[in-house]
Amino acid sequence: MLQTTSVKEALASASPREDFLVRGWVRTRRDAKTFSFLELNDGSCLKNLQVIADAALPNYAEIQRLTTGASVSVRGQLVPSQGQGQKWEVKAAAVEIIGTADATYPLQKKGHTPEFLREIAHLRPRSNLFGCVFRVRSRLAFAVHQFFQERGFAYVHTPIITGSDCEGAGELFRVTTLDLKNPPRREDGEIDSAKDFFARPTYLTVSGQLEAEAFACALSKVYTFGPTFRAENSNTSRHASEFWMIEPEMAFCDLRGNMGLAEEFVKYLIRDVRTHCAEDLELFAKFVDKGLLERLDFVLDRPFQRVSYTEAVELLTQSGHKFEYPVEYGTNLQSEHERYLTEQHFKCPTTVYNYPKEIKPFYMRLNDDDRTVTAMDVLVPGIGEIIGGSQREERLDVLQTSMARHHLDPKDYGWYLDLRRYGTVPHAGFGMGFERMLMFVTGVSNIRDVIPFARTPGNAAF
RNA sequence: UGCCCAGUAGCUCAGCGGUAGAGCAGGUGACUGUUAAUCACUUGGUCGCUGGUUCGAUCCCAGCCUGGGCAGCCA
Repeated sequence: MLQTTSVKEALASASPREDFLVRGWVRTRRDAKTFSFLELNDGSCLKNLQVIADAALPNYAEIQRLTTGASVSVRGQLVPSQGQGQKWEVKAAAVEIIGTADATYPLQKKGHTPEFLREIAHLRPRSNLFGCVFRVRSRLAFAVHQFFQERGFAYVHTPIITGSDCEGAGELFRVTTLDLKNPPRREDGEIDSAKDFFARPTYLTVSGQLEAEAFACALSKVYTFGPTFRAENSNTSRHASEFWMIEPEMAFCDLRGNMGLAEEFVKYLIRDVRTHCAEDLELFAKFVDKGLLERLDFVLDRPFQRVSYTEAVELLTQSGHKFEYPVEYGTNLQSEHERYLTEQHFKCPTTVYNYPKEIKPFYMRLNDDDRTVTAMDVLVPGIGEIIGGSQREERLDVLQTSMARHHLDPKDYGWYLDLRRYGTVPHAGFGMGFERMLMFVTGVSNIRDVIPFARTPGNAAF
């Protein structure tokens, strides 16, 4: 049987080809006097392959009824195109119609809004924009692994079902097999989780960090890359209930090393997509974000800005810029503050580090000033926080004090404390939102448009 | 969850206190190595839902639903 050639391979062909097979979906059809032009797309690349279907074909009447969305298999010759705009085209010897698409097919050859396409999530990857998004997503995921594998990091699969809530990381989805209508109850009337599947309350993970720490304190350099779940009622363009997160964790590493890795990582990903997804990025630059390529290149060209939280607060206070919310030491930076720093003041990715301990989670390492912890946030123009991380508290007594201050029961963190009891070591890591990185790299401004089937509050239809 | 904006044909949108229009898509025909082809004709709407005001509501008001933007939570 004749092997299928992808549209991508066909368009990149160095020479004409006899007896050649392509399969895909019709994007549009144009009739000429004695033949019909079919624009064939198979998702292997943005471009379509032009097929010449001659009127002499036995099923020409059916071919002339082909509409946008139909699937076909085309056998023929790959020949130089007589027309402008493409190097190669297919002179069809046979066009087999596999599946028709009637007039109700919602995708048209005109452009659609992303909002409309979200309502047909099962069909939107057939659009130019989403085809590009998901090819880039695939490449970006590959680049993530490549980056860490090249540097000797081990890929760790941390659990998706977890009994720990990684304090401070948000609301959790409960995982249970109990009968919701009639759950077993204890004598005090509370639901008896001891009778649940895992004999304890369990949740979908909000972070693999704590588990990654255990593996970093064994394999030295590790990373996770997997789905993450947050049950927050967040309705913004940059939050999803299910998203993918990358969490490197390094033993014998401090905050400085952590910031260095984060910066290197971001640049690596940009460079990789820039070279391997050039055609897709051009579509984004044309239709989504005119300044995309300049901005990506700008980021590659210079070091990230680094400012301590204290410096950032001073800088914002003295900026003379009117903010809706006041800038005050000891409170979290508001989105508008972060945006000012990265978009207006520095105009480049900015790493803010050493935050007051009061506003950060228990596991972050306390600085010698006793006021700040080694937190770091990487802010990026247009999106805001893309990475959040820290050096971890490796000193058992300091960690215990911190947990007490956060009203956490040490009994719930026994194994985590063990890591400090036995061969503790300075270590650090961060979490990168994969979709946020994808948004940055594509210019697509809504996280729902960079996830194949987005889960957000009130929405899991597909 | 809060604040703001929107909902009119399959899609994008215009319009108006007297029950609606364009472009594209679909259909028919013409033309053509075309490129989101072109030209002519044409089908298509309980104007988001429920109430209220009014002689009369798609238009004004209220509530609800859906979508979007921003904020909080964070990645």
